[in-house]
Amino acid sequence: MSKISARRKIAREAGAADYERKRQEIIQAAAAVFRDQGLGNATMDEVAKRAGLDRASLYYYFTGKRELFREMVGAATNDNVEMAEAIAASQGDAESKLRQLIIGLFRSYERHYPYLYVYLQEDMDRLPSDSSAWSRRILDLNQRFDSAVTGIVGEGLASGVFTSNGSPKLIAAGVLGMCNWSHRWFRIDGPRSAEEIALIFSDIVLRGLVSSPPR
Amino acid sequence: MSKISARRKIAREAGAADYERKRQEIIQAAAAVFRDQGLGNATMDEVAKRAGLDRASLYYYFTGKRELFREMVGAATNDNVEMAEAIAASQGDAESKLRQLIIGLFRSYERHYPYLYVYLQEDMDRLPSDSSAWSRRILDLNQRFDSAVTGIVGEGLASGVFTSNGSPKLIAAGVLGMCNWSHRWFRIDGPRSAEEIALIFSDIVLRGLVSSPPR
DNA sequence: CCTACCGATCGGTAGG
DNA sequence: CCTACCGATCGGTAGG
Repeated sequence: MSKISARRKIAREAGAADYERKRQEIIQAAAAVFRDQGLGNATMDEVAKRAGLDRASLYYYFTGKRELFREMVGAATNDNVEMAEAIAASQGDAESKLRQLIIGLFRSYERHYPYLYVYLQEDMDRLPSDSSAWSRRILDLNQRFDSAVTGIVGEGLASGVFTSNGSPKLIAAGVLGMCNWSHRWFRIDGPRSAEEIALIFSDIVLRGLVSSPPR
Repeated sequence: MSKISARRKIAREAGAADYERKRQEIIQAAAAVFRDQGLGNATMDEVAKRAGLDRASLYYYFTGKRELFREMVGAATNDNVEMAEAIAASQGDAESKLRQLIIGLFRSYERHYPYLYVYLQEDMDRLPSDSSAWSRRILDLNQRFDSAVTGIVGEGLASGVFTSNGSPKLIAAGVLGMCNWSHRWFRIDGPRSAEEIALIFSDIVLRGLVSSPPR
C-alpha cells in the first residue's frame, strides 16, 4: 500500500480530524524547535521529542523536515501578503497605509507566532537551492509583499505626504528591517504586546517620513 | 649568531609572514562562503575550493570551522563596540550621537564587509551551545554595544531631546533592526554607499525621535 | 627537525 | 508507531 493510500485509510478509520489534529500538534512542536535552533540545526529527533512521539513516526505525517517547514510558513506568509496588498489597495493616504501595514505586520507576527519568525530567520536565498514550485511561489509572495510596501512609500513620496532623500525601495527596506529584526528579540510573553510595539515604531517612522508643515 | 640559527630565523620570519598572509587569504575566502551559505550550511570543502587549496590544508592554518568564524568576526565586533562606546561617551547631544552611531555602524559594515554580516546572520543564542571564553566574550561585547545604544536613546529621552512612548531599549531595538537587517540586502557594489544609506536612515529616525518645537 | 601540504579515511550523525 | 538500519555527507585527522 502506498503512503498516500495508507494515510487515506487511517483518515477514514480514525477520522480525518484526528490525523489533521496530530499534524497541527507536530507543526506546533516543530515550530518551537525551528525557532529555537534554526531550521538547519534543528533535528527531527528534537522535533519528535517535543511532539512526544518517535522520530520515525514523524515521517508518517510529513515527508520530511522540508515539508514541515513549508506547511508552517506557507499559510502565514500568504496571509501576510494578502494583508499588505489589501492595505496598499485601500483608500487613504500613504501615512495611514504605512501605519496600518506596520501594525498589521506585528499583529501577524503575534497571531502566527512563531511561524513567521521561523520563516524570517531563514534566508530563503540560501536555503538549499531548489527551484521547486513551492520555492517559486514563496519567492513570488516575497516580491509581492515588498512591492506593496514599496508602492505605499512611493505613493507617499510622489504625493508629497512623505519627504526623504531615499528611494521607496530603500525606505521600505529600512521600515521592514525595523519590524523583521524583531524575530531576534520579540517574545510573545514579553512586556509589550505586538500592537504596542507597532504603534511606537510607526510613530517614529511616520514622524520621520511625513513632511513637516511649513513654519 | 651561528649560520644555522640565522637561517632558521630567516626561515621562521619569512614563514611567519607567509603563514599569516595565507591565513588572511583563507579568512577572506571563508567569509565569502559563510556569507553566501550561512555558517551551518557552508562546508570546509567549499571554503577550500574558494581559497584554492586542499581541504585538509585548512587544518594546518586553523583548528577548524569554528576558529575560522571566530577570527573573522572577533576583530570586527570588537571595533564596533569601541566605536559605539566612544560615541556614547563623547560630547554632544543624543541626536548627534545617534546619528554618528548609525553612520558608524554602516561604515563598519562596509569596512569589515562581509565579516559583520557573517556575524549578524548567525543568531549567537543558537550557535552550538558552548560556554567557551570566546562565547562569553562575544556575548559581553554584544551587551556593551546594546548598552551604548540604549544609553544614548535614554539620554535623549531624559533630556527631552527625544520624544517617544517607547522605552530606550525598544527604540534601540528598532533602530538597530533597521541597520542590521541590511545584511539581507546591502551589497558593497550596490547603487548606494553605506554612508548614503546611513544618512537617509538617520534622517528618518531622528526626525521621528527629535521633539518638535511647539508651534 | 620544521614547513606546508596531499590522498585517504576516520568517527560520528543526519535524514530517511 | 517502533526497531533496526541504510546511504550519504560532514568536520576533522592519520601517515608520509
